[in-house]
Amino acid sequence: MNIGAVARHSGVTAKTIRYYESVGLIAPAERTAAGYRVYDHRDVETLRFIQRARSLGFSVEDVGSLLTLWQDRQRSSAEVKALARRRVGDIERKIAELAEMRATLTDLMEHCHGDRRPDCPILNGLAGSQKTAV
Amino acid sequence: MNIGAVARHSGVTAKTIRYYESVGLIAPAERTAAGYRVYDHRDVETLRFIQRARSLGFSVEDVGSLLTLWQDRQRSSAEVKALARRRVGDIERKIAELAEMRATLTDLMEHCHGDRRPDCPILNGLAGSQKTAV
DNA sequence: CTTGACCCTCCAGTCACTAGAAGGTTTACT
DNA sequence: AGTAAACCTTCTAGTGACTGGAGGGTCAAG
Repeated sequence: MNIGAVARHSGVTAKTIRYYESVGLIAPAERTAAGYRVYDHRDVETLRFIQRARSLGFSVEDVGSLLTLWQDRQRSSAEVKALARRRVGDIERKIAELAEMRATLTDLMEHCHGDRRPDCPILNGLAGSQKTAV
Repeated sequence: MNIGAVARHSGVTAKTIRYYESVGLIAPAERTAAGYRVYDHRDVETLRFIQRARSLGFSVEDVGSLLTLWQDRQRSSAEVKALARRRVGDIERKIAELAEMRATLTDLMEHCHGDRRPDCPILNGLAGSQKTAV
C-alpha cells in the first residue's frame, strides 16, 4: 500500500503521515526501490488509533505514550486510565474557562443595545470597568 | 514610562508588547535618544483593553478590529455586538466539542478497571470500536 | 567606576500541521 | 514508444501568538 492508499483508509492525510514519521510518532516505513513508502493493514490501524486519540485532544506526545501502551501487552491499564483522567481534568478546566468567557461576553452583550448609537458597554467593559472584570 | 513599567501596569509582558508592535496591533512607540520605547498612561489603558479582549478569546486580529472600534467615537455599537456574538458562537462550539470529548473519555474510563491487568477498554476504544466512536 | 537592573535587536523554538515548489515514478491509454 | 495524469519524493517556509536566549547597549546608585 502506498501512502495515498493508507491515507484514504486511515483518514490521516499523506502529509500528516510523513510528518508523524518525521517526529518519530510512527516508525519509518519500508521503501520500494524507487523510494516510495510501503504500508500494510497494521499501519492503517495504528494511524486510526492515532487519529482517534488526537481527536480526543491528546497531544502528539501523549499519543506517543498511548501507542507504546497499546502496543505493549504487558502494560497496566492503570497507566492508561491515569493518562485519560489527566486529560479529562484538562478538558474540564478548558470548559470552565470557556464558560466563564461566554458568561462575561453575554453579560456585556446584554447591556449593549447594538444599534447605530456609538455608546457600547461591550467596549467599556473591555476597557476595564470593575463590574465586568473576569 | 519605559516598557518594563508599562508591562507591570498593564499586565502584558515587555516581550509581548514588542511583539504587538511588530505585528501592527499597536502603533510603534516613541523612542528616547538611546532607542528606549516610551509610553504613557493611555498606552497602559490600550494594553489592558487588549489583554482583556485576548483573555476572552478574541484573536489578535479580532482585537485589532475591536481596538479600531474602541478608538472610533463614531462607530455603531452594532458592529461590536456582532463581533461579540460571533465570538460567543465560537465559544459555544468549542464547549460542545470539549463536552463530547469528555463524554467519550469518561465513558471509556468507566469501563476500565485501572488495575494491573492489560485489558484496557480505553485503548480498545481508541483502536476503533464503533460503540465509542466520536 | 563598577554593579545590576534595565533596554535593544535578532534568531530560533513552540505545536501540529499545511502549502507549495521542484522533481522522480507509475499506470493507463493511444 | 510516447504521453498525460496521478501518484510519489524531499525541502523550505508559513500559520498563531507568543517565549527564550544570545549578544550587546544604557542608566542610576553607591
